[in-house]
Amino acid sequence: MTVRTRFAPSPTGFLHIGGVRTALFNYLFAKQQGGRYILRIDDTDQERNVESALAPILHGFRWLGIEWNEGPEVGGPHAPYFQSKRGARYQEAVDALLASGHAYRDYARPEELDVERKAAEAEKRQFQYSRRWMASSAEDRARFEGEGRKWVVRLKMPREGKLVLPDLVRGDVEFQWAQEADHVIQRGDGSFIYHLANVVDDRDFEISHVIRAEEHLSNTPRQLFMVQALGYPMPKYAHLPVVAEPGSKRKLSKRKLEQYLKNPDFKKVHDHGTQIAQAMRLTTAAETFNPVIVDFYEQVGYLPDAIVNYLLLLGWSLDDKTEFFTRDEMVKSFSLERVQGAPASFDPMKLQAFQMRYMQELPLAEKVARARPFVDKAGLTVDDAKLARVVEALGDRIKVFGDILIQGAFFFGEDVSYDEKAWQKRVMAPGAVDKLAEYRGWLAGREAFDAASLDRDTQAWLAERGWALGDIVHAVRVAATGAAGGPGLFECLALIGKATCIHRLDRALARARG
RNA sequence: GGCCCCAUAGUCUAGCGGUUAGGACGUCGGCCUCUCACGCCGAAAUCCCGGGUUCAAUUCCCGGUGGGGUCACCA
Repeated sequence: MTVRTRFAPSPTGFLHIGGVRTALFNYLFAKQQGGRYILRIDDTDQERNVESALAPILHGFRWLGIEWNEGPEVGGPHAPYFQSKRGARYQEAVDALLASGHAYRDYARPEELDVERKAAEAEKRQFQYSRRWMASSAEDRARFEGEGRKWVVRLKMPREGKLVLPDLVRGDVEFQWAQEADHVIQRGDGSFIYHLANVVDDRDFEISHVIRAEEHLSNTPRQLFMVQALGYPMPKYAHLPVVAEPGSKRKLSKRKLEQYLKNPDFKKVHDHGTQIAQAMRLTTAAETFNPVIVDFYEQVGYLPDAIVNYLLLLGWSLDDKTEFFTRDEMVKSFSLERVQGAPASFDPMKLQAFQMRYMQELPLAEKVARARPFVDKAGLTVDDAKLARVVEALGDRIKVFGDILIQGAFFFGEDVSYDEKAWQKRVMAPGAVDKLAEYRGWLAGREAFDAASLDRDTQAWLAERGWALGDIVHAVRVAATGAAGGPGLFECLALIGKATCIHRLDRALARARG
């Protein structure tokens, strides 16, 4: 049997980080088994804009390197891969279910159902539809329609016995059929409900393994009921733990940014990204710019490999020590048996740690190339040679590519903005301004402005006066870069260049002296 | 609330009857250093509770408690 897995996003316009984890597991499992991974679009409920709402999702997956073998844009033997275009197949299934008595036309009005539901609630018993408006014959239909009623199609669920669902992650899970409601599968307007579409598609696409998040576990009985009623082969199921909020076990949602920002780690990552976005004058609407959405990481300059590696470890592990995996290693070592059952909290700091590690392994030339777009988007004009030197000087300070604009801000442009705390501590320190002025004078008088000679000659100059490097270095740094930290001072001065250095020192002196 | 799932430090996890309970992120302390970052060294911190089973339970069973998912003419 060929393994075929699928991920089925709804075109919402955003690629959710939890969705990526689920997609990744599907992708890895299929690849490992020599199978195929399919992307199917669950757009039964979308009227329009599917194209534009889908584009960011496809883009996100491509950016992450999670490519699908069949689906939108790549096609495949079972096209179309859009639920909205498969209505005829769903209708056939509904007709079959109706014909075999596994489904019925129901003419109940919503209010009437509500009355039953409330009554059950009042009596503290489980609601079970009376099937009072179930049409069992042509006569029933005529009568109900005569009353001006409209129908929906409901599943006629068993009301006794149990279902044992063999789950690859959780083992056998038992459900009582009587607990299951007569779910609607076709709406009054003729459109189809997801569960029906899902079952038909999984069969049509020959899906062998349904790997999805736990939130779908309780949907499985009604889906299996349809699978059996329609005589479809039963796929294997694996219900993954949900990806949870930072510091909690609740399902991660993209609608709760405000709340997540109360988490210090999440806020840190978000604010850092915002700073970068602002340097590029990007809009940072919560809808699109949010660490729960993959697009955030692309815009800020994370590495896809770091994100994928991090996500791999959300709910899965190989052993007690291996944390870093190449794509090939992931494919080779992934297994559903080692998937965790409990929710896994999304930890943005750990993601960042992976990011840093992957960044460290990147050759300089590639770092430079990938930092380029950020510099351009910020509207800075920097030639390749200087950019390369800046990236090299910044070293590990560039944790995400966008950091070139934060950590390296003072390498570009004429003026800098001062870190007020550092300014007070370093420039306004007693005696610092006079020494700064003297050093400025000496600096202005020299020709050579490379880091090595600046370093050597400054030491000599200091020695003449009986000063130590510590007497001037901090004030000079703040005056020339505006920042409290950064690469070696002489490296900074050399990169900034003599003219700009002098200009900045003059400006700082003027500011310090009021 | 019903049904279902789950339970090792703040977080991700290893463990599958006997371990000083291992690793990673984070935290704290130190070293390196012109600063910051990196790096290095070290430290604190975990088996939800109660019953069984067993010579022996973090590990197996049951119960409780806690957390989560789900209960739509959303997907």
